[in-house]
Amino acid sequence: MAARYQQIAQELREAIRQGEYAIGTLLPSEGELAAHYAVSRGTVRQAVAVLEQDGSVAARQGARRVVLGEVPTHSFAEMQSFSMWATSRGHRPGAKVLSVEVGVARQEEADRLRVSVGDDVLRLQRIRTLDDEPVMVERSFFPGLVAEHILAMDLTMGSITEQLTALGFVHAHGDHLIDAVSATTLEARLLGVRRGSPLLRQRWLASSPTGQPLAWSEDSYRHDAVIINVRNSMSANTLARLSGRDSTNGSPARTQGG
Amino acid sequence: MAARYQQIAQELREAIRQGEYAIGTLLPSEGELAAHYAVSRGTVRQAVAVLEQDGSVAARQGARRVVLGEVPTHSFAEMQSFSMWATSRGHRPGAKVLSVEVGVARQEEADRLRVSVGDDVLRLQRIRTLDDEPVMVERSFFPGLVAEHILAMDLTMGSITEQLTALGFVHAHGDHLIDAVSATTLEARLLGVRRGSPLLRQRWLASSPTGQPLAWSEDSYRHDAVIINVRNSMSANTLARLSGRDSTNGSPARTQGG
DNA sequence: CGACGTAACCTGTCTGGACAAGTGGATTTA
DNA sequence: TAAATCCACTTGTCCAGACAGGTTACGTCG
Repeated sequence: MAARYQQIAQELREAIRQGEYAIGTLLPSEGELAAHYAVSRGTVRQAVAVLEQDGSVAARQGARRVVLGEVPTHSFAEMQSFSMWATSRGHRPGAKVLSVEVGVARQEEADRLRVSVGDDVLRLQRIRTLDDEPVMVERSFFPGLVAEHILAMDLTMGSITEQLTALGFVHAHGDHLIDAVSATTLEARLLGVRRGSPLLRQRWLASSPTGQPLAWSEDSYRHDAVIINVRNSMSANTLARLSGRDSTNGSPARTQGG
Repeated sequence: MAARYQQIAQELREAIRQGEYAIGTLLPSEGELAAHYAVSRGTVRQAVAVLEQDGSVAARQGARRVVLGEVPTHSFAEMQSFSMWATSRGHRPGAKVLSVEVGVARQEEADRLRVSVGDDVLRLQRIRTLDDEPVMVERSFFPGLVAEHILAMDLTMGSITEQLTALGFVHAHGDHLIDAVSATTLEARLLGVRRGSPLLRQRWLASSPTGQPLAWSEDSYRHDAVIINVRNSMSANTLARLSGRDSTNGSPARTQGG
């Protein structure tokens, strides 16, 4: 069973979604909510902190919280997994494998996956489809730790992320680099767009709860296929703008070396 | 003076940055930190919660926190303001005004800025430069609330965001839509790239602490100028992938209407 | 040597209380 | 009328304690 504060957060979310607390209006005070749910003020604060982090309500010292609006509930898992996202949106995800190979880690791969140069690395290239239409070219890299498990999977369907989770390799953290690139001749052909057409590229590193890198992927989307949404605030900002010139190789923000 | 937990969070950040707590190693327990800083365990938890939210440390119940790495300290203000970002990165920001006009809000503008159709809206188009080199085309829209203040500013330098903040219009929340688009003939000429060249487009809505929209902007960057970085985790996810087809007009995620 | 179970340790959750600090409305004052 | 003051209310911060639940290391048993 979820914690009490999570239940309360969920109930408040529902209330906002159903217009019980209209946008722009004030939430009840912590004291009132505490009395209503029969919990202490601390528990109420934990609950509303969740909504604040989501960007669903705004808080100012001294004043009651303001309802900002309903926010798309997009779980972490849905963001990390193309398949889960597509399914939850009512689309039918698919994949076509272009190549799979196990090789020794080159410097760049070793840096990103935090393994040693020469260690085993699994490289996978796929086309991802939405309702049988190609929308993304995926180049993924996995450390030896999970390589054998992935080789045993059916890579044409289902989510690698989901299957890894079932095996105990939980994706807990993500670090994303987002930019725009031109479609190469190959990418253009695979996606059915013109060469040089803009692609939204999302390069991301997924890590386990202990920070162990589990996957590095370079996903290039047809520009008309996806839009990425990020919310931030003064009290919760995980969004940064990196200079393309300073780091043309686009090394992840997180420090990797020892 | 900042709160005690913020001081402690800052000290821990520094310690991680200086390698005192190496990446992959364990942070001291809450009890040890509480004793070291002579505060209660609750205060320590507030401090480390800041680092967890930043993605700098990972937490699991029962186990000590793991140091994930140093994270780029990019304040919310730096993300919202091109000028502040450029300056903090050691570049010289600039702007060239293409057009300024006050008009009546059209449906789309009214929706985004949450004003009524027909209300005053300020429209501003600028080229933004980095060390005198054009990197971004900016189309901004402001509600009447702040229009007169902006008209009184020197728009060729300095940050509108910063000047609005000085006037009491604090940017507290941001909602960003990120995608890739082709440079139009005009954009290509302004940015010195070929027509059809990929641009990284960031459309964002800035709101006050009470949720009042203060600005809507469509920023199109040369694809080699910037990379956007986002971190998320199971416990803190503000990142979502929207389908380009379902919402071709790219309406913001946050519910806007009443 | 490996599997299992236990115990110490650690984080997650919740309580109740206290005071600081900011907000907003009502009242008073110039 | 307009500005300053006051006051009730609300959120922010911090404390001390308690228990639940998960992890880790160690020692025992097969």
